[in-house]
Amino acid sequence: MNDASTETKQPDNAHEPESRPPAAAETSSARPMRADAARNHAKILQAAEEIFALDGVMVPIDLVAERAGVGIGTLYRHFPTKESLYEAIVMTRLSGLLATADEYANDPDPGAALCTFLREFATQAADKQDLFEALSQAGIDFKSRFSDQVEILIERIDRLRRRAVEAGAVRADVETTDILNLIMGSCHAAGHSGVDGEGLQRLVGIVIAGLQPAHSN
Amino acid sequence: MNDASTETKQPDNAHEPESRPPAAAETSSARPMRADAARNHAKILQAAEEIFALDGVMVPIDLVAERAGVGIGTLYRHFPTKESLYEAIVMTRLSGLLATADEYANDPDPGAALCTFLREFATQAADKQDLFEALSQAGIDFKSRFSDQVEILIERIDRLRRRAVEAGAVRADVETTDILNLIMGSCHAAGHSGVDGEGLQRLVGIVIAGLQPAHSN
DNA sequence: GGTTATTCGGAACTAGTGTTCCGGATAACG
DNA sequence: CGTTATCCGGAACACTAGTTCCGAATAACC
Repeated sequence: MNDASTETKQPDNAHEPESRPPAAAETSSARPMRADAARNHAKILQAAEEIFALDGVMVPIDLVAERAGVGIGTLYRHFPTKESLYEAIVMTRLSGLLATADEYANDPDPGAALCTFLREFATQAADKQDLFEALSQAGIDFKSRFSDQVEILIERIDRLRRRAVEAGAVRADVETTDILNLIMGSCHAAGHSGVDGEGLQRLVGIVIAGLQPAHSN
Repeated sequence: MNDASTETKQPDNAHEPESRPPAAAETSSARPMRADAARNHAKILQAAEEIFALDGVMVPIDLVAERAGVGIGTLYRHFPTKESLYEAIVMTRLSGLLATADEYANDPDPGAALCTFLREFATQAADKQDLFEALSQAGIDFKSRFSDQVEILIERIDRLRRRAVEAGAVRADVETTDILNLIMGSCHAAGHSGVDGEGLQRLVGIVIAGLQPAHSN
């Protein structure tokens, strides 16, 4: 892996051939975008999020522009490639996941904390599953491009896991990536077989049960 | 379009827009295909199976033809659409899965039988996961098209599960589809995060642990 | 060996989608 | 209000992948 210990928050990326969207929507330090540009940036982002969650990620990018009420040219001005649009949304969602993880970081009951977190993680991940799929199957190579965010997230989850292990609530011989794979896999399977939220929670419940240490002592 | 005007060959199967491959590869009773046709049919099937397992299912169909050593026209003669090629392979693999299920149907130890079956199921499913995905995400609507085969398979697995439940080796409050979803989800996750066979078995192990009845809780 | 129906092969066609380009519109600024 | 840099919009382009078509090749049959 790569050591991202120094840079945690604002990834300055100006070394890639494909460039980032010009600036953040409104929070710009140097030269803000024009008012309509900022507005459209936000509209595109929201439309994409909605339409991806609704119709999947294979939708032609034209529909995103249409739903946002802008032209295709405008969309490409803000996100020079479809992939970059994915990236932006994934970043948003990863942040949401990270916030959830932090929420339970210091819970007095580590076992319940991990359990509750995983359930909420599944709920959130179920909606955006299609995004991850689209990325990885488009050859975007998820882990290398979002390695910073993902590693941070994994580290937070690992902390939840370790605390739960220390509390004796979780087996010590499972890795964090195992847990992630199981949860993500459940989300995927649920999404592809028409399972509702309740069914998904049942799956997660089984996984959680499998994480508990054997009671034989 | 696909009418029999230019081709008055097989008037028997004309009830579906998508038609079955003209006849089985070699097992024909009335009028077999020409020798080279049968040979190519088999070659295409094998090439597709290999290339799908190797490069995923998004590979252009031309590569399948190339690998099989036949022209594109030949491929389309045997499988009038890409979807029909998928179908043929999925059918093959479903049969394999079914055979595996039957293998453990009457095992003296129902708990171990289910456990072993699930592990083997995962091993087999991991390779063909991409096929199922391609089908469902291409809108092929897996369960309706292969409903017969799938239902039989589910029923066999359900039998394994029920025997295991009766033997007290598995919780009674999980459904067969839950188990399937968990196993398939594990395969998916494993395939997408570079997990090897050993890692997959670890995931399956956790799932199996989650299926066991709670000891005290 | 000659005839014929069947199959082969790949060039050409079609459709859909990501991306570029540039004239026209408009916000920002004096 | 006029000027200008910036942005908008969608038509046009390019590329990919699935499918069709028909002359060439060849297995099957006499």
